[in-house]
Amino acid sequence: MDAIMRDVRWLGFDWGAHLYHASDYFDQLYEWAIQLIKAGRAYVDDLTADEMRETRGTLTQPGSESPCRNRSVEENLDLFERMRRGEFPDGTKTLRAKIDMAAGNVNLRDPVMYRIRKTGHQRTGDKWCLYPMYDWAHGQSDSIERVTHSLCTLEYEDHRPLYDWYLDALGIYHPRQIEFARLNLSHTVMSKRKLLTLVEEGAVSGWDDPRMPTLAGLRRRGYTPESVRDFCERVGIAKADNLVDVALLEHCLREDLNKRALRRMAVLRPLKLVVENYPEGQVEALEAVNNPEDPSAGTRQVPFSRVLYIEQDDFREVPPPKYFRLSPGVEVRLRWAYLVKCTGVAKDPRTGEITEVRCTYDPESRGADSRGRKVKGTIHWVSAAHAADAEVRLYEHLFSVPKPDEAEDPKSVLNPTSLEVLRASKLELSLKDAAPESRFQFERQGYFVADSKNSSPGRLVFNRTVGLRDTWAKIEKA
RNA sequence: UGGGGCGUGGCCAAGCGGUAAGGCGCGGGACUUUGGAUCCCGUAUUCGGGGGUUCGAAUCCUCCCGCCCCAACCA
Repeated sequence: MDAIMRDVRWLGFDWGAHLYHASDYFDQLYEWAIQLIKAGRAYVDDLTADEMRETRGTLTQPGSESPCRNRSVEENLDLFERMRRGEFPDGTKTLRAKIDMAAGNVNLRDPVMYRIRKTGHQRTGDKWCLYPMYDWAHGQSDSIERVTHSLCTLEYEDHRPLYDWYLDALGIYHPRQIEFARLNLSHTVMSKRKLLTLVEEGAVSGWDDPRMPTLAGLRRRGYTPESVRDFCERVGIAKADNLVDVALLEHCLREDLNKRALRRMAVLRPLKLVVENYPEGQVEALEAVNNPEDPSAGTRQVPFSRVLYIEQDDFREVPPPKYFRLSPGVEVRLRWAYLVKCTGVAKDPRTGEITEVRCTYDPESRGADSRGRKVKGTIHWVSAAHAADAEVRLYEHLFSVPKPDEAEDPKSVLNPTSLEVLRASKLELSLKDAAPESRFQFERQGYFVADSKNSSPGRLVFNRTVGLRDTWAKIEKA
């Protein structure tokens, strides 16, 4: 209950003084039950659960009436009172509405209103050993609360006739129940049962794992409540079964974060870059814009020096067609800094692995493109001597297919790369004291959030909320 | 003839008798010190299918097809 309230608040809603519990109405419900008994519209039944199932009939055959169905009002009143006093064991008696055992709608075949449960209740303690069924509590609670429209999902359409029947039989204020389709998201599962399985089998770390479609999961992943609300508004609400593409959720997220997230430079998979003609030991502070979408976000200083880290993906010894990043002989812009031209690489003599890239810079090219020289690419970097170390968790969709619900075995379509952990990332120094849950855009890569549970200024852990749109990835694939 | 509901482009979704909104996605272009953002342009002769009514139908009638939900002393 606390978790629900916390999540609802996070989403941006507040019920004010209107926090209601059906248990607040137990006394009223009990009195109404007596009213129905007196009206000959409810009776105490001795049938066991099994017997009740057997006499309910099937979807195509009517059920049969219980032998207890025609007890006198006096006997029913007496029995019901004794049920309340705890004279009978669990499961031995129920109170049923007398409706129609031959109804096409199974919910109307004398539904159970009360069953005996000698257990305590989180709010009413041990006051009751009789508890109302959902259908018997729902409409009446709405009525007490003077709800005008009671919204719920499609499964309850079959329950509406019962909802209406109780209200009419009691002759009380009659709210209107309206059903809508639930929202289904692609590349994940939404049912509580299936999510529980993921948690229990260890496919995820818990209900708040950043890959879970729960509010707690979305929050930990770095989603903003505003983007979730915007998403819901755009999806709309209707009665047709649906499967909304998770790409729409991600679009809403990017749109929101693009306006608000401060930009930072972070090298996820570091590759050393040595600027050969930059003076050894020299350090200069370069000005960088915090958010080009929001001038009021201001600027910051980032340290530049001779040895830097760049992204492994931003260098290719043999560049493929349309590759705009660094490669031997090619010049690129170091974001917020200088134009730099690759002069060669150093390799591990044994493995042949590239250990560092070398280049020269043009001292006149600082900041703006002063010489009018056009360069194809701009890459991000971090000064090696001024970097903050961090663990970065790269998340993707939990399932690799749009409809895991349709898979024979959901486990077989789990995305094996839904989480990749990078333990040696290098971040711009200004990220050193990032507070848990603070969000940033790591330029050219995506939006990231400092993990709420595992990150601290001393040991940074960032979760990738969502990547930036990646046109290059599409070109490279083609 | 158990009962209830739904079918509009790849995914959502307006429209409810006057001649198919919008968003996402996708394709193309402009611009760009994020291959980001932004900005243009394109993307259903047709509304599950057949008949019918009408000057005119996605919208009305009718038959058919398909999909979803219901037989807890769960919610």
